[in-house]
Amino acid sequence: MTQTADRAAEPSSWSPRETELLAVTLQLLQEHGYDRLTVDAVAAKARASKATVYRRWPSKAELVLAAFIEGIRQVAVPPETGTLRGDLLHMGELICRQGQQHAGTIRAVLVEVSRNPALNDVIKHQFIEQRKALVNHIIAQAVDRGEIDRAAVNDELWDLLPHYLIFRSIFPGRPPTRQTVKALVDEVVIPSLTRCNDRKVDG
Amino acid sequence: MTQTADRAAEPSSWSPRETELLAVTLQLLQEHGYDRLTVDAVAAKARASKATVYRRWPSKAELVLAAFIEGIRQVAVPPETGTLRGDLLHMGELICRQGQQHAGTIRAVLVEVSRNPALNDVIKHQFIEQRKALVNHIIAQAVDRGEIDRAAVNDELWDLLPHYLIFRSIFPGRPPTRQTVKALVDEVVIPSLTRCNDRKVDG
Amino acid sequence: MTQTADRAAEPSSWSPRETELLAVTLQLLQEHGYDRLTVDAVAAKARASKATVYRRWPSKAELVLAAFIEGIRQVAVPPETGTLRGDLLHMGELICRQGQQHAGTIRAVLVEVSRNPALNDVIKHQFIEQRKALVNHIIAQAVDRGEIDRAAVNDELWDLLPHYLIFRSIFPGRPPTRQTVKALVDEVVIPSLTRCNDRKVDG
Amino acid sequence: MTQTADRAAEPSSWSPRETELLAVTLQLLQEHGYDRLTVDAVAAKARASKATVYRRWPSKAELVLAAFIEGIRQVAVPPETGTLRGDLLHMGELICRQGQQHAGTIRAVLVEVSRNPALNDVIKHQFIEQRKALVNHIIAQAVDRGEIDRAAVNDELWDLLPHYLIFRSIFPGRPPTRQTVKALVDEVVIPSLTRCNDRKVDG
DNA sequence: TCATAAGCGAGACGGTACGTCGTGTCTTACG
DNA sequence: CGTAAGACACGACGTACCGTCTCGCTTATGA
Repeated sequence: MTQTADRAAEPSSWSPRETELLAVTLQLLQEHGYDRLTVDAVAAKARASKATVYRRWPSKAELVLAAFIEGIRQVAVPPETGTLRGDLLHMGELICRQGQQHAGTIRAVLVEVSRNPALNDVIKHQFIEQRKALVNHIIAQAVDRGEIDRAAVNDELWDLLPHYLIFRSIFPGRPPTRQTVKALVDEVVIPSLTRCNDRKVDG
Repeated sequence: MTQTADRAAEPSSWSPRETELLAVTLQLLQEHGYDRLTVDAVAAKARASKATVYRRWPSKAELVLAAFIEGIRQVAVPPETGTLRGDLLHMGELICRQGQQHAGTIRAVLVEVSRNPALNDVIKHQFIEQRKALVNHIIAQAVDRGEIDRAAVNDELWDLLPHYLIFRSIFPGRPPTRQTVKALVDEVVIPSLTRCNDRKVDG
Repeated sequence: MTQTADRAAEPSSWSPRETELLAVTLQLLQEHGYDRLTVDAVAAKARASKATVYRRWPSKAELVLAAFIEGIRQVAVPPETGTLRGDLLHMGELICRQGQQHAGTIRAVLVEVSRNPALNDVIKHQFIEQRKALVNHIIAQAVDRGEIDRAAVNDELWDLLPHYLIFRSIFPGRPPTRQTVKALVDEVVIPSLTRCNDRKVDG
Repeated sequence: MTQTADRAAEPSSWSPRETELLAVTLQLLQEHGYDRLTVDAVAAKARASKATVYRRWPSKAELVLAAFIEGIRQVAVPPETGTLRGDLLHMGELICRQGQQHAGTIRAVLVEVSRNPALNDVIKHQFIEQRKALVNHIIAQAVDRGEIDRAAVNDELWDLLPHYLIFRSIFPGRPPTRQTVKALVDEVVIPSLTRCNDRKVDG
């Protein structure tokens, strides 16, 4: 099962040609950044026509978004290290690596999302839901193992680990390191999940 | 009381005309987002000439950044509620409100940062350092009051509360609420700062 | 009676399907002009495929030219009014009527000719030679009747009547009328053919 | 007076920059023909921006039209040879030379006019009225000299000489020569203007 | 009081990318 | 096999915006 899970779950809805275009887009995106990337360059490098690009993605922004989502599809790999701490560290470090790589793209996608609300759903589904499933999987296994109590899990904050790290990745100046992940896991997330004094929220 | 945190509204170095231009910029930025904002539109709305804009800010990016910084200058007022929990909640809720308002702007600035590395320093100073001083102020007071142990404070993660909330604000779909802040403070931040089992980072 | 002038409607070498395509082309040509006419539109309106069009005519230009020629094929019917003046008036008025109708098409074909020199021959044969035969027929009959002297006929200017009228038709602002034709015949062409003072060209 | 008349009457309403753009357009037009001409090429050759071109002429077609009109503005030179025949020959030969040069352009303009009726007025004024003034000038001088009788002049056909020659120029296969002009002047126009048998048009 | 300069509104300009559209070629699938 | 449907490469079109520039007009000071 680990083997099959190592590959992205869904087989991506793109045709080979489209996948190629997205790959070229992603590469140029990482090389030059969002607005130094030109659709002409994508088309030229893929020996495609601009019309071919625009037939599928109605704007540069949506092309980039699709390329980005395609580029991070392999996130959804359950770590399966055997311990809660191991799984969390694994996930955190993966996010750090990806964050380094995709920071510019995420920034570009973010600004685009605020303009094209129709992309919210795509982001939500492709980005958030997928990660949530992953987190839930990790938590559920830890509960099964008896490492934590299900009651300690707060559904509101499930994304604290990944999204704080992503924020650090996309915000300039303080990219997250392995130390960051360890501190986050050991001093924040695990204490929160196994806390002794359970001060309850009362409103 | 620290040096920086108390100057809530230092009198901005801009002339009245410049302030007006920044205000117009900020408004258009929030209405249309970064790349739908045009310098021509700013100049027109302010009945100014593009030359007047470019005389002060050498590019659209720096104009927008200046407008953004001007727009969030009054953030740094310390809460002073008398308890650690109160201060944290206050700060968190303030960030939520501001986040709602400035989400688009932050996104715009963020995308710009990835292509104008010179802005990193500005962001760092104006955005991060200011907030760090605020957090330090809150923590120091809590330590002074004996609420927490100085040793429990991890310098790596001081920004967990504000920046996680900001991420939630700028990412589509799950804006933070008062409940989010309460859960974060009561179930994560305070447990972390007062944790009983201090599993230390080892490598 | 000459060889070419009497075959008013030789049975076109096109298949029914091709004829339909040409008819659609001609209609769209008159409606929208040459470059607003698209091959896609022709194919769509005829419920044909673009490949079907291009299989027969290797370019839009040749398609349009074929359509035009098909559209004016029935021009060459000799008047036979019994007098030179009657024949000329008849021909002139026919040209006026046709000119009104085909002005746009002629313009379209004209612009194409300048870039596809291979069409020169087609134009020459289909358009000029046919009309020349007609004029020659009229002149020959007038000579036979003794109305004019063969010596007064200048082979250089045989097309003065039709082509001046056509120019007036395709040039905006002054379409030729029956008055135009009468003036042309009575005050120019016939005086020229029956002139008393024969100032000869001297070099 | 001859000296000043040798230059185009009106000083052209274009700015130097615009004149340069039109000159470049005209040159490329004659080199490559209408649709091999690209606006990008015009802009590049003139070291101008496409925006600069499109600011003044809303389409390629209108640019070409303006260039063409600018290119034939020097037509309006009264010949002043001293005799009617000399003036007519001079005008005819000038038209032949210009026709050779501008045939492609005239064709392009023609097809455009049929599509953009707003250009009719421009054509009418710049092209027809100007030439009509010239013809009238020649005729008036001939009347003054007593060469012809004013009554023999038909206002309907004043453009016979120039426009028949232009038609020959733009129609493929039979470009007008000096012989054409001589025949036209000596055997048609002058006989018509000095005809002895004045068969009147009666309807 | 006038002139000489500095600042500004207005907007043309070169450059560059965008997104659209049309031509002519090609492939796929249907009849 | 011919054809309808339509994807595709190529390339021009016309638009939009950035950042630079020039032109006049105002205003503020110095002779």
